[in-house]
Amino acid sequence: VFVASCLLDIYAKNGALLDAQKVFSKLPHKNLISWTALIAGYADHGPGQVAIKCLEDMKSHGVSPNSVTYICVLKACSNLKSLADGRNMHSEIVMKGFEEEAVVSSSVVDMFCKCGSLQDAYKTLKSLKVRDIVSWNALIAGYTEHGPSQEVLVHLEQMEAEKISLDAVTFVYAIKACGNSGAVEQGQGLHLQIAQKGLENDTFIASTLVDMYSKFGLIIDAQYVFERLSVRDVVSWNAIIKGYGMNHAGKKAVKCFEDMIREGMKPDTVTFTCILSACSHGRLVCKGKEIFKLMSTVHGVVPVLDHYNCMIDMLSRAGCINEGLRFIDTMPCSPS
RNA sequence: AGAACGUCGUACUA
Repeated sequence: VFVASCLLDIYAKNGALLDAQKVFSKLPHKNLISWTALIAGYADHGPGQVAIKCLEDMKSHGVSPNSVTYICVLKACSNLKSLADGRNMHSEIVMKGFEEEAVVSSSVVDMFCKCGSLQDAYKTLKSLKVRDIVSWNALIAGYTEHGPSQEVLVHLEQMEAEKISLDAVTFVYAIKACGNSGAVEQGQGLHLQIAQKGLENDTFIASTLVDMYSKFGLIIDAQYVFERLSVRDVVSWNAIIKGYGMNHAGKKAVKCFEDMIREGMKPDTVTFTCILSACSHGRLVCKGKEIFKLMSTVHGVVPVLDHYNCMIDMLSRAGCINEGLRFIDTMPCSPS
């Protein structure tokens, strides 16, 4: 039975839902753990409706869901963006008293944000007896993605008023919101706080700062953050390459790309959209064509629609209409 | 007893 449970979990985690379902149906005694593992599989890999259906089946088989089960079903509601299902789950959770648990309440807040209802998310958060940092971060994430960016800064103040110290996740969202809304002064203020807390070297924060400064047009500051970063991953490189491209520094973008390769960093599909777009905006047609060729041959990255669009854009900007048309003929997918 | 669980960064996500 343990072996079957583990197997079920492995299948569910990998999205092999048919296999998971098969193992599950052969279990002689389906308990809380096996039901939840199955639901987790459907929540992560879809279809989410099945996860919700499983919860009903589970209850009708006389097995009571616990907080973990509800967290998984909430994730399914998020993926479905189904506010109606989410609200139903929330009422059930409140009725059963699971909302007292921070892991559950933060998941509820996150679910409401992902279903597009910042109001429900905020109302839930405010009604909680204990608001932990994760619940706040989930709300701020929601406002960063869907809401007015000024609200993000208002919520930061509320957090500080509640004496919750901002963590790396909070800062990532806050500076992202500043970048999206052009809030230069607030962004600089947050950067100062980040430096004071010694979080400047956090890879996630640094990449977001690079992106924020690039969006402000302050490429010098973006470069400063990038250069001081001791451990750079592919996202930090992509962010600075994109930054140069956005700020009319195509040649620097190319140089940066070449540095990246020289340092042994493996470029990914995003790297190539950034660098090809930089070549396009900087009229670096030869370089762009060269990089496009190396992309699949040397770096093993399969070009997708975005890359082709960059190339067509680049060729047509340079006036090479015929070459652009010929290029379209070589595309495996249809152009947009 | 053990096995299931929450908020993050760079494209696209219209």
